[in-house]
Amino acid sequence: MDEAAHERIRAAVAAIPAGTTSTYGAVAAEAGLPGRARLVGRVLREDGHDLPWHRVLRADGTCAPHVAQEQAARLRAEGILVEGGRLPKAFRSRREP
DNA sequence: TACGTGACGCCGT
DNA sequence: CACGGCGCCACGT
Repeated sequence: MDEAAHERIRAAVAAIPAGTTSTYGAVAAEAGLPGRARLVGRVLREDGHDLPWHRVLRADGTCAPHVAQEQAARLRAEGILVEGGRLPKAFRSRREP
């Protein structure tokens, strides 16, 4: 099993600074698994309960379909504005201007 | 063992 | 800008 990969993915997600966001693909790359965005989604589904999974969005800035509602609420709680289930371009890049 | 599915991503139309 | 198709890999049947 890719337990090591899971560990890295969890670490990458945990490393996302509060008030910023990242993407599945970025997290995968960060974990040394480029192209394994789907794996990131799987890991978050299985072991993401203790992680800031709400800071992980799709590459286009939209929220994950299954949890969009709660994710948007949590992001707003972090000070991130979400509109129409989508993240404004200004915030798209998990980096501050 | 093979097939279908999915917290995704990129390219073409 | 919206929609559809293909690629990717781990997992359940």
